[in-house]
Amino acid sequence: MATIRDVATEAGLSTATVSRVMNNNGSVDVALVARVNEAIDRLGYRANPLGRALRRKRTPIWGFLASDIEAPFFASLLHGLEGKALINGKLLMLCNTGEDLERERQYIQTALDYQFGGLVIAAASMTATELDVLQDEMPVVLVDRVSAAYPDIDAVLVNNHLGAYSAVTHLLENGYRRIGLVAGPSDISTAHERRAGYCSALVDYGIDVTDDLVATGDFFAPSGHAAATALVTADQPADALFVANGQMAVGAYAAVRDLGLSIPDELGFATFDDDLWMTLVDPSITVVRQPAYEIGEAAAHILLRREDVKDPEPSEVVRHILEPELVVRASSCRGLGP
Amino acid sequence: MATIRDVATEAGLSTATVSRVMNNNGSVDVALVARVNEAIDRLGYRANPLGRALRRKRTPIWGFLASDIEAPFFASLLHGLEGKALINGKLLMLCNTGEDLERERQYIQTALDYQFGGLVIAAASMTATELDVLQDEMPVVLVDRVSAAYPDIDAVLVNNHLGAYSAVTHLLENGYRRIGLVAGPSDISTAHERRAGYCSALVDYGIDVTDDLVATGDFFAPSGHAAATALVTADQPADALFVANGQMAVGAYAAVRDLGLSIPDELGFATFDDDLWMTLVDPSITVVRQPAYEIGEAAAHILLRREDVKDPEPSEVVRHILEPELVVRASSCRGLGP
DNA sequence: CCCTCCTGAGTAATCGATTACTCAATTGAA
DNA sequence: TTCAATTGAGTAATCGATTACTCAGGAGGG
Repeated sequence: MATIRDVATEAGLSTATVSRVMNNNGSVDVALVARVNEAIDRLGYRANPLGRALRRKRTPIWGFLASDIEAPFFASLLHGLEGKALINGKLLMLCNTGEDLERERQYIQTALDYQFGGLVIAAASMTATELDVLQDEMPVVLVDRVSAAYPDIDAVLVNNHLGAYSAVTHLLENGYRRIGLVAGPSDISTAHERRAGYCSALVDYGIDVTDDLVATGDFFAPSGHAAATALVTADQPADALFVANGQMAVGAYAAVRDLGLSIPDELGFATFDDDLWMTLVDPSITVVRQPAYEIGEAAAHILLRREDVKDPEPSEVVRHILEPELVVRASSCRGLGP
Repeated sequence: MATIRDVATEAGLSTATVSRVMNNNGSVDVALVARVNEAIDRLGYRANPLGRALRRKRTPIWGFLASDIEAPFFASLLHGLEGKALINGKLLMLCNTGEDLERERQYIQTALDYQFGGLVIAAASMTATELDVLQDEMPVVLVDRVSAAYPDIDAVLVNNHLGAYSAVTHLLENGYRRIGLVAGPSDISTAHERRAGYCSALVDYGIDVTDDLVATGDFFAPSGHAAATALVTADQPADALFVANGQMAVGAYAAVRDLGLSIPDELGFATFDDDLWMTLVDPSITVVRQPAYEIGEAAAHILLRREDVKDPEPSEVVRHILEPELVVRASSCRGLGP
């Protein structure tokens, strides 16, 4: 591998000049720029990113910390992020935490060790102080989840309240009255907001919110199965289900099918998160679609901005909130089913 | 951030000694080992991986090059790989190529620039010489796909021939006779082998293979839709479909549903790759399940082994072949449907 | 014409670790 | 007791880039 020294020798110049040319830094005579570039081409030289990073105290790598990369939502978000990262010469380091706090801490330490150029976090179970320390070292963007504990960190979010509100309102308008909620862990902001949206919709429709129509899961499929089963087999069963995320919807849907209930006639069904299978099953499933890809892109955008401004005093905190979209399908429309 | 120099000062020793202690290298007096470790603890010192990598000419990062990280197969493979990587102190760099050759080359260049510790490739569209160059620099493992063009690179594969053979035989045993194949791109080894397995099964059953029962797609969903439509609307339509991968199965299944054909009575259906939705639809879908997670683990295992042996003469090439599993569900069993 | 300022380029320090080389002290053999 | 071998630790070179500092030479003002 050719080094910058080889290039300097080849061009008959010093390494300083070569470096200046490569980084478009300082002022170099046009003729010399050409000479350097020719030498670079001749040798097929590529700068060693490790040497560069050591000196600059910054790696052009972004970390993406997610709780479950196999979930379509995160996979899609990742996709959006990767596209923008690549265009801007960044690499993406995948950090799958599986909701494991220890692993999360480990990855954050890694981000610090390697002096990452930025970090996108979708698994914010850490404390405010930890995040503050982190943010002193590199740009950080929270996506999907956030907490009131750290209001001074950029975030890209979805209007979860509205999403849940519109889905539940839609169910109400289609005649369902005892709408059960398969909720997520209350300490995760998204779950909390979706629950709030569910409650608002009921209240606005003049219906009392009762605890026995809410069952809490953990955002993974098995818990969705258990929660749905509980809600539809209760003494006073739900006549519709709203599920707080796509993974739990898999379990919930299987539960309903196992119990032999027919959707949408006997039970209305809607969920957060769109996924391919939801159009393949019969009836197809009404969903609140999140713009996951766009969230990834927006996060990338923020990182790039933060990188540019070396502003010592932090500019205004960015809170980018995207709108979810209610996609009405057959599972929530009585009379449209088979 | 504390550096190794700070630790040396704190312990009243030289950086060389500190380094030796950290790497368990050379021989250091027990008392001094303790002193160094205490100093490290006191300062909360963590070695800078960039400095280390620069000197060692090796980064503890593995790259994972896949064509489509959103496909459940790769997501699961990634998961298995990540687990083993993390345990062994490696980081995983995600390289999503989307079957784009330019992007693939770009990522390989990156792996070389950063002097990755290993590379797992599931998108081998490159030439033999490119791979050979790459392999001189770091351990490389091919997963899922391989080509006769480079027989001297380690690989973890699935017995695609057997998988297809058993699925098609199963369809034959259930009375289907005109089995259509939704095939993948013939230049991808997996697609080729699955097609061969399909043919073998027919031949062994005494049935002629005819080209009009084979439609070729590109391993993505839309092409599955088109291919399936063609096969079941032909003059002499297929009475069963075997789909060569899970993504195309999504499209194929939707096509069949759109055409109003009933599975399994009017049409048998089976596919490579298992996925959640395949148990959620009615009837559930018969699949050839690949041990994706285990492939990831096996690939990690090979990288670790190659890293240990600094053997100049390459030890035997590893060809790890895992067995797929036929999971029989309702879509392929006439008379078991609703 | 001389002095100052500016431009363009080189020299060498630096980032943080590893390790070849060196050397003093200790061990063991003769 | 003496000399060679071994052990344990330090000094300094090195990995490959960036950049503070330095300096020569030319432009422009007085």
